Amino acid sequence: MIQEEGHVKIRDLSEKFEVSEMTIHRDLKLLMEQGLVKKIFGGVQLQEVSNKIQQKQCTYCHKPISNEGKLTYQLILPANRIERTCCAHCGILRHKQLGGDVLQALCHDFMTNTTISATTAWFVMDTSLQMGCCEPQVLTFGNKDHAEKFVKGFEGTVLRFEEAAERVTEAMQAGCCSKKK
Amino acid sequence: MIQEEGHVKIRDLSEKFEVSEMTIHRDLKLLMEQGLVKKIFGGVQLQEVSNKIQQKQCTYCHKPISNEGKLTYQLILPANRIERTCCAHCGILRHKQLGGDVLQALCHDFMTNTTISATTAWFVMDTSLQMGCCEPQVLTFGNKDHAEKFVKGFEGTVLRFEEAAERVTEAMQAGCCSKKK
DNA sequence: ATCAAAATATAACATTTTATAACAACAGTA
DNA sequence: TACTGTTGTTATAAAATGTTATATTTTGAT
Repeated sequence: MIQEEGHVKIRDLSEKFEVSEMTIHRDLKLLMEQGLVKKIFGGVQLQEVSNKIQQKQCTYCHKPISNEGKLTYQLILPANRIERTCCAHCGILRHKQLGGDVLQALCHDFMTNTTISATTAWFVMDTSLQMGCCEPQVLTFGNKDHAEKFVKGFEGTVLRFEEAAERVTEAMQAGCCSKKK
Repeated sequence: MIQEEGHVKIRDLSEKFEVSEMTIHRDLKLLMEQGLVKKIFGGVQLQEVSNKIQQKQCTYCHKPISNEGKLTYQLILPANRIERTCCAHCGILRHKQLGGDVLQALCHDFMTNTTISATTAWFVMDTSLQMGCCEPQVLTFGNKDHAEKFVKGFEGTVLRFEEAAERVTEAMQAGCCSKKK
């Protein structure tokens, strides 16, 4: 309904689903927290991207994101939503969390700062160069050649998206009290 | 109404939306604060576009946009909104995302820096000349001839808007777990 | 140019609509 | 039975809208 009309009243939803308005409010709150819709006084509407807002915090670890943002990772989602993480580490984790909802993922070539697609990028882990963002650190490269030359000097392993994702997930689940399933 | 007429009376808006004039005044105040309209005694009119606004970040990938801006792509939207991306790569993606909302799209001829319409431009991809903005790189040309001569020297493929859009979208979705249908 | 009358705008307050919080009722489950 | 989670109900808070009184601007006559 929201997608079709762009804007719907709480009362209409309440009548449509034959539940109380309170229930609609509660359910919409969840959608809102996911960033799918926006509640305005008197109804709900589709969340739209503002073209100038800048998300200042990492969606995943909530660390402030630097302006420069060479390490950042961005997820383009349905309904014009965009999420931004501090680095590929958090980006990959969030990407996996969202799964099929991700329409596109952007990151930057570590050497040239060129914007590239994350799913086709090359990832370097376990390198000696520490950028000090998140652990385990993941660097992104637009082409394999650059990544390999980088590794020649700074050590590390060159991986594809899926491999890097697996490694990061694994590393994050190791240890003690990590993780409910 | 304001966009169509250029100037509208408070009373007309009040009757149109069946609310009191006071409410119209209050709502217009908000639009005025956003700089979209200008209230004059006896009505509202469209606010002249500020001629020097400048968006400093790419709407799509959020990379800073250089002043030079030869690669930039601009989308003219309803209500005098303008979006700006770092290069044709992000421009095309954003353009597709907004769909019918785009009134006009501007880019620049790669050789002469002339401003041209994106929908009638010629696009060159897969060329050997790397500008280092986004991948896959897309260069824009005002006429087919230039584009073809360019390709003769620097390799690549000459495409129309729709073809380029398709290619970019495809390239960005490639890879792993991309995409639900 | 000056002034009064008309039109329009603003401010303060009253009313209505909508949202939130706290609690009670209910169903399902171990 | 005790626990959990969902839904509905009520009271209260917040926001939006309408009403009235007052101020400001425009108009037009002198």
